Amino acid sequence: MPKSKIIEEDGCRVRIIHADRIAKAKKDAIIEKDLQRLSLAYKALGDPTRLKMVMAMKGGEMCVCDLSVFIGLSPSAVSHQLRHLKDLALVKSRRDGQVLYYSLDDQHIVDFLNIGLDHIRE
Amino acid sequence: MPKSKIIEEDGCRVRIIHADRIAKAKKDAIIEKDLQRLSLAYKALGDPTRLKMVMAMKGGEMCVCDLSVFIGLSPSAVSHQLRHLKDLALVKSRRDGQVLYYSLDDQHIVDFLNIGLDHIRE
DNA sequence: TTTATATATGAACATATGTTCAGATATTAA
DNA sequence: TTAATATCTGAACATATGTTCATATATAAA
Repeated sequence: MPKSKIIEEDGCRVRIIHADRIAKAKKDAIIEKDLQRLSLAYKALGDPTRLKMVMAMKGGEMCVCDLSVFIGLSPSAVSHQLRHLKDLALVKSRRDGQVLYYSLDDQHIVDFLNIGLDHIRE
Repeated sequence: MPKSKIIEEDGCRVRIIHADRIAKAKKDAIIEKDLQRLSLAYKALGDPTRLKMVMAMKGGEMCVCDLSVFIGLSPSAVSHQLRHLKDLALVKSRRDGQVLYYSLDDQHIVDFLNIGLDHIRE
């Protein structure tokens, strides 16, 4: 087992154990912007209300009113969450008269959800 | 376009537009317990600090100290987050003397991350 | 046993988040 | 135009969350 070593890092003294692993992690790391985008996408699905909405849309497009009844929340609350999902490009919308139909943005989102399901069912 | 209709739902009057879609969503919905577990897993990856840690562990196991230097946060903060990830079975740990090595719990987590990356890069 | 190292833990704090509420738009029908 | 419907929006509130700090534990070395 390697011994730790005190080195200078960003002007601070830091105890380093595996300099090689830290260097590798830094080299392989995705850029900060992608990390932020990705974490926002995960976070969006990390809320039970939004996840339930997105799961429902796997079966096809639904309007705000449908989702409101399905989830058991006010249309206002649902609308807020849909905007959140839309800002992150997880869902898209289509207007037909007064009704706005929401659906999953693309097949990637479906894979995203299915992998998740595989995980918890293992 | 179908007209909306007021019906009784759980003792409350609700405006229903697509009763068939709501019924389908209810029929296909996963059980509440799975929904909670899944949303917790997504939420765990929804924090930039934790996501960065997990991404780093794609390259192999790392100790708390390594992650602390890599992330630029105190070992205490890192330890808190690792416990969080471990509680959700996203990472596992192995002790060697004083050092605890953390790694991704299984291949599923790697797929989970890679699908996410595909999404933001589309 | 004593000391040092690596990590864990609990409480506290500031910030972020989700829902509600009141009111604003957009579209359709009268 | 007026009224009704479907959805959106911003502010406010209560709750949840992540980090810090001080301290505790576990292992190893002296």
